[in-house]
Amino acid sequence: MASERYNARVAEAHWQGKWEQAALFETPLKVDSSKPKYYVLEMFPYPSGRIHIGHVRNYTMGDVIARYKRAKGFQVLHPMGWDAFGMPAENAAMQNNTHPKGWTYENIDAMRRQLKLMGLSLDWKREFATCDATYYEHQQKLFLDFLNAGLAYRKESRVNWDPVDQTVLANEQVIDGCGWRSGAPVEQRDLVQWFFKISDFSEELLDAIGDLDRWPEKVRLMQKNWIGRSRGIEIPFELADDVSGFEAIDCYSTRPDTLHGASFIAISPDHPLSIALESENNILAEFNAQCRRTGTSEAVIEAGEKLGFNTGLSVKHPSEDRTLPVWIGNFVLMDYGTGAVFGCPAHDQRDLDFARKYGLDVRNAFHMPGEMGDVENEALVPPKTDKVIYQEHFAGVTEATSNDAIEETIAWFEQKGRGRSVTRYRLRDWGVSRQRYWGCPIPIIHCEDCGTVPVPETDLPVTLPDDVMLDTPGNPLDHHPTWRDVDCPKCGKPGRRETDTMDTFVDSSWYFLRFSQPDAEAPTDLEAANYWLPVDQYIGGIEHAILHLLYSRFYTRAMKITGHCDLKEPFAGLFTQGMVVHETYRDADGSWLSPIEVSVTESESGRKAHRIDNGAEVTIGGIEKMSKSKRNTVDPEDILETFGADTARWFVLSDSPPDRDVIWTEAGVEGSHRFVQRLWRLVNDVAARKAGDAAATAPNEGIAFVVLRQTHQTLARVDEMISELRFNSAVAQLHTLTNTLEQAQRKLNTDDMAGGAALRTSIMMLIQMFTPMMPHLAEECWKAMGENQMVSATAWPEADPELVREESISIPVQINGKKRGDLTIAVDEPKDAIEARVLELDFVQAALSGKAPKRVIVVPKRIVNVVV
RNA sequence: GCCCCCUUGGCGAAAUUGGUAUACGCAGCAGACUUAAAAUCUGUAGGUCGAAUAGACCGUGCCGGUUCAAGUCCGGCAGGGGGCACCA
Repeated sequence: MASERYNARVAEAHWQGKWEQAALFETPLKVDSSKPKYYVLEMFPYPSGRIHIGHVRNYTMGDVIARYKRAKGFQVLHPMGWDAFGMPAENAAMQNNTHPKGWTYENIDAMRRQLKLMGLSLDWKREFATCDATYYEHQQKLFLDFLNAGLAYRKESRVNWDPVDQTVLANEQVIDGCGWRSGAPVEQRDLVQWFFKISDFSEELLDAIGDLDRWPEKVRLMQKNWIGRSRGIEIPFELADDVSGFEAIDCYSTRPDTLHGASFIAISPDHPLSIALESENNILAEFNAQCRRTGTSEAVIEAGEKLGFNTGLSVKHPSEDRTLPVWIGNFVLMDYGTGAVFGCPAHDQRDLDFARKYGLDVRNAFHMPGEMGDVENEALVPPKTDKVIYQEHFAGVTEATSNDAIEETIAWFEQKGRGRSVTRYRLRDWGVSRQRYWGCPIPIIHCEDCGTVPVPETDLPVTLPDDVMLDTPGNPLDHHPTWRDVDCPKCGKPGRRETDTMDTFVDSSWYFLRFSQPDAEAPTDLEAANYWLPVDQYIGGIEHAILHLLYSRFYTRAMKITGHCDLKEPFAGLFTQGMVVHETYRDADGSWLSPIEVSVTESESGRKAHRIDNGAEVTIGGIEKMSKSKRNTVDPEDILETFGADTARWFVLSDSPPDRDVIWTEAGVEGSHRFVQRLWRLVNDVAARKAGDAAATAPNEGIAFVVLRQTHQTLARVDEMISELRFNSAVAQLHTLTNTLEQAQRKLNTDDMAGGAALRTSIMMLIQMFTPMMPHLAEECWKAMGENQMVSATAWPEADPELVREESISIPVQINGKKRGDLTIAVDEPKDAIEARVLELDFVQAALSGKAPKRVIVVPKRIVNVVV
């Protein structure tokens, strides 16, 4: 039968309508715990206005899992929402003279329409945006609960300040020390801001990483390093000089075993002593100011030049009769430890560089056994598990590992009452205040008499005012008197609203809980939350490996304490997908060209690119992350229009493993599209052939049997691969099976009833197997096979173990580790029998030339190696 | 600076986690069909030597090690990439 080409556009719209009509993907709001549940969630998008290819990849993966689990009999929750607060809306508002709210909701409408074109099996009934007052009012309630529970507090904190725009700048808005918009030199300012006490959970958040066994090892490691537990000691170094108000400098050290090598003290420019000295020493004050001008990020500080300033003061060594000079170092962070360290140049490269630069002593605390040489320009830093020889050690340690010596030193100081053992964490409290308009208002009123007063719960939500001036420098909420100026709820005197809004990471730290019952009158419905959570499979970009995921883990704990859920961890399974990247193209004048302006040809002489409009040769550049500036983006809607959603879905699942970057190529998409058409032809050809009753004519030999067997084997593998999110391998399996079925369709006579039945059965299973990946095509094929029910509503087929199992297999025979031939064996043939048969083989006999083999290794079902 | 990851044909990759390296796809080449093109189908394909679809040797970034056996494990090196607290 001459079948027509598959028309994706018509079919996709049709089936999307059918699914919606049947409410196939809506999950009842009433909890029904009779079925096993499965919660699959992709990180919700920021509504930038258009979906990009990364979204297509992310949501396709989640959709494959959602559809697969549904077919496997799970009650699936697969919701979608919008991470809708944030800076881009304010930037767009200023650039295009729009309102952040209107801009955001228009973007949401546009992106929802685009996402719907993809045919995702989402429960749109649960959709919400974080900028909906019906969402953020609950976030405000949570804030107040956290405040009550002592989990939120205020303190001073340093920010990047743009003096012209009168605004706080994100690190990425600081370019070469100047504001990105104003170009003015950025200042560091201390503002009183709101914080969440995530540091209270450092130990627990760290320890619980061990239970996250369905998280990528990489992410677990990043979180461990981020929390950064270190064991050390705090030792007071008594000042040898008189400074009023200061008797000693507390130094934190993880390496007290090197104390004998200490030759100076370095304090942070923000250390209280350092600040105290500023008033009497202008040069010192200028040095500190200089240090504060460099960025706040760790990378900048650590990679930058190490600068020091000699205060002229000195301290007494805590266990030896000598003094150490006190320096201010730009590399000492006030936020970490005590803001003061002792420098041991011999055993720390940074301290050594510092000492050489400023002419400070270099003294060994230990040396390696048998090597007495002095340290020159390379610090001696052996692994802490290696034994080293300590010199003149106060605690009597001589030869020991550093680990042991550290413990003994800490014990010695504690016993003498001259220091205390501490476990420190790198994790700092989470600053949530943002001096911006487009965010969730912090529900607090400041009163001169009563201090910070929570907005009464009955007054929630504190809604964002719409009528704000976005073009005036500073936070628009500060310039809105009727919103800002309110009476104190406690004493009734005039007060002021908190005009800071919350970090957008707060919005995304609990949205996954809200999805369990998006209409709940409280932040969560306990029954629904405890039933659906944790998220069984969470999927998103690696860029969220630390902050979003850690904040969500903190939030879950804080919400448990405040009675909003009963949950240990929010995400049981996590998958971090790679990016979609594309080749770049440059015109003769060096300007970037979009892929749609370029045609690429390939031949034996290599790849060449030309401009489509005038034929001029174009330089092919590197394969890079899609970005507007390099113009190497591909618009998903174009692809959906041209090829259809199934082609796009199939392509992003093919070839590259999902956690690695995938290269978008036009040829690859066309290849996927060809496969769609091939499947369609094959299904129609099989549908048109005569077939016997499948049960009555089940073959046990011949092509039909091979086809059935391979189908069941493929099913077993695809099942496993989808479960393990190895979509590229599942795709390869389906390709192989399709090749086999096509050949069988050609080879089998049209009146072969048994063969026809086997082919039919196989095709039906094949359709079900690719349904999660290409659901529209699958529906169309299912219908072509004469089925009335939708394939999306069918149960996943089960592989017949008898058909999956092979009776005989071919295994390689090696001589001295090199393959020299094969041997066909029964799948359960005993070892001795295999060995005996191998030794009979001609090429084995020849290699042995009459001698007995030295060794014969038989690995059942795998390999035989004869060592001669 | 610190921490982490990656490296397999022309390209994306696979390899049951120590057991036949290159499955599957893309691009290529040769052929069939066609007046022609498109579409479709068939064949071919790591490298070197070789007439060979005979056979041999080499081969998973580089150097070395462990093992009967290494893409996989260990040590060292090189190249590429990512993260480092107000982008989301």
